[in-house]
Amino acid sequence: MVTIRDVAKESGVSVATVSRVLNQTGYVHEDTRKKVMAAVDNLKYSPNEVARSLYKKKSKLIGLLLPDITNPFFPQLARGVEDEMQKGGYRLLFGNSDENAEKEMDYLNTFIQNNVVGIISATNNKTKTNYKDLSIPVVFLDRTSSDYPSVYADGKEGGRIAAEEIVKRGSKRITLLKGPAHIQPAQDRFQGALEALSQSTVDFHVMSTTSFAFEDAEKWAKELFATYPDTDGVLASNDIVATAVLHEALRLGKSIPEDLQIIGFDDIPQSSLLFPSLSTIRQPAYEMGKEAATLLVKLINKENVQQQHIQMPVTFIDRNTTREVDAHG
Amino acid sequence: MVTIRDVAKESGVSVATVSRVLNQTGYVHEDTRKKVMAAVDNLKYSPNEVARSLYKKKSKLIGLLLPDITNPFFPQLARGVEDEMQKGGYRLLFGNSDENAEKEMDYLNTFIQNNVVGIISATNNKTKTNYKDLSIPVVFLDRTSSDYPSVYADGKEGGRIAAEEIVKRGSKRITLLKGPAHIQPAQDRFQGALEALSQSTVDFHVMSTTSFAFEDAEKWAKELFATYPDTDGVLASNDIVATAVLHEALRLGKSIPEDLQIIGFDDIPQSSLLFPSLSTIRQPAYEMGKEAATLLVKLINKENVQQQHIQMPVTFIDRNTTREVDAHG
DNA sequence: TTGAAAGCGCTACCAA
DNA sequence: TTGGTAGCGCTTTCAA
Repeated sequence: MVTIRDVAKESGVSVATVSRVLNQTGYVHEDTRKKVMAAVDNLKYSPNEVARSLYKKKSKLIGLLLPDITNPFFPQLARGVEDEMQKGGYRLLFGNSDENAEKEMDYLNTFIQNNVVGIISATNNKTKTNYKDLSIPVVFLDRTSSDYPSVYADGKEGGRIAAEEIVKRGSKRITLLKGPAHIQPAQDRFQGALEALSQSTVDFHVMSTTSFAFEDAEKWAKELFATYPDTDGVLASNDIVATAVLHEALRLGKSIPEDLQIIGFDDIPQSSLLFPSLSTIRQPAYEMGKEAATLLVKLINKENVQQQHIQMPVTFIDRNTTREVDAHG
Repeated sequence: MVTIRDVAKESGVSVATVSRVLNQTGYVHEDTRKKVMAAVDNLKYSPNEVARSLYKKKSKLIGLLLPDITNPFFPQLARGVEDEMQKGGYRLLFGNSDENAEKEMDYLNTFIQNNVVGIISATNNKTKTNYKDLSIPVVFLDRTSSDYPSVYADGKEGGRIAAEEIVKRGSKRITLLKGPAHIQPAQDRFQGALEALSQSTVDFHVMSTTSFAFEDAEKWAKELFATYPDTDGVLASNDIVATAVLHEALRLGKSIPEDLQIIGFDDIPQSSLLFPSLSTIRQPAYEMGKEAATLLVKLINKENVQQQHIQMPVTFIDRNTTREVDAHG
């Protein structure tokens, strides 16, 4: 390992001087600057971030906490965060919490122990207490919060749009799937859809689901059609559930979208590759990740941020699990 | 921030003693141990990993380098790595390289600068030179290497199985999709399938593709059916490409699997949710991640590892894009 | 414009 | 069984 002392020796100056040229701080003569840089190149020196971090009490590390990267919505978020953070030279300390409070606390702890300068969290634990006495900025992602800066999509509006679109397109007996109670964005969608549906003249019923996992999704789907065989429109709590519903409907021989319309939520990448391709409410996941990163960096730099709560727009993606708008609608 | 000095003061002993109880090293009287632990609880002290890392020249950090977490195969790998690493108290410094040599080097550098004790890399860059003069263990994942420890699935065997299965099930004019040239696992699959097909009596043609991206996949699919409209069996280079092929085939009104059989590769989670669900060659991604992590931890601990190259088994998942085995086969 | 030296929080050696 | 202290690699006063 080559240290700053080696560079100092090689270039015949003190470590203090080397440090000055590396950090571009304080005066240093152009000639000695060149000597030092030459030595740096020579020895292929690169500074030990750990030592830096120890002295300055701040690193170039960001903690990123996700519920589960295995859920297809999150890789996009993560990528947005990473790509933006990369620009500022920040690196990611990464963990999945599985929405488990203990794991969450564990990760938070090690983030702190490793001197991260900021945290982005996309978990949905009720107990925000973990974040209470953190001395570094935290941005919540895919989650609203009045107490903390946050970046999230307009779930309520998304739910409303989904409901309106499916009604406009002629579904009369709609099933509204209510996502897990502890996932706040899922509840927002639900509320939005519920309001819109209530104001419409169609029949609808609500079915609760308790997870977003692949394995469970197919189970809900079967249950749905067993319980409500004549439903002609499903508002799913996300694209995974929508996919499972679509799959099951096709298995039962239903024509999509003629017999049954389906609208998902999220617009995960594979939704467009389904057949028929899935109509859905798009959340701009990648951009949300970027926004969260941008916001966090500003907070880290103690810049004045006017907008601590960034709501991202949501759009209806009209693919092939929905019909044309009903002219008589 | 509460430091070891605070704990020492609070418990009326020296920092050396506190360190000893924290690390369970050297003698310490039970009574003083209790006093110290009480102080630790009291002050909610947790050791500064950065200081530790600086002194010991080793951290509890692992570098994980992936091509692109947005590709649905990788979240599984990442999760396997994380879950296994968690057990040993290791945390992940995480980055996506996009198979870009510069990004890869960048990440490798910062991994080193942050004192990671080991690296898991799933990138497919030819230039392994980056890894040459690393003084810490590296495990390659989803990639073979004679020079370095590695964990990978038996791609060649997978390709062979896929070819044999599609032939056994009666396809006569098979299209073999050849994945990107620089992705070695893709080439292994291709070679395996090519061999098996060559030894069979069916017609087949090869079509090259140059990426695994969602956006490109649909393009290949269209091109495939434009060029070979009468193909009755497709061996795709992975499940994403297979999904696009399936999508396009259905769009063209083909019956699956009657008119056309399709076999993918990877068995990404959403493959079972397609309709018809996708027959594919399964790589045990999660387990591969775990294996890689286990191997790396052994290497870090300088345990004697007999097996530095771990080849994972691959299995045919018989779903609904393939027919029954042809009795006249 | 430069260098000496203190000190970031911790571990481990040596002495008591 | 305990404590003093050097030192990990770096940055930043302070003095020269």
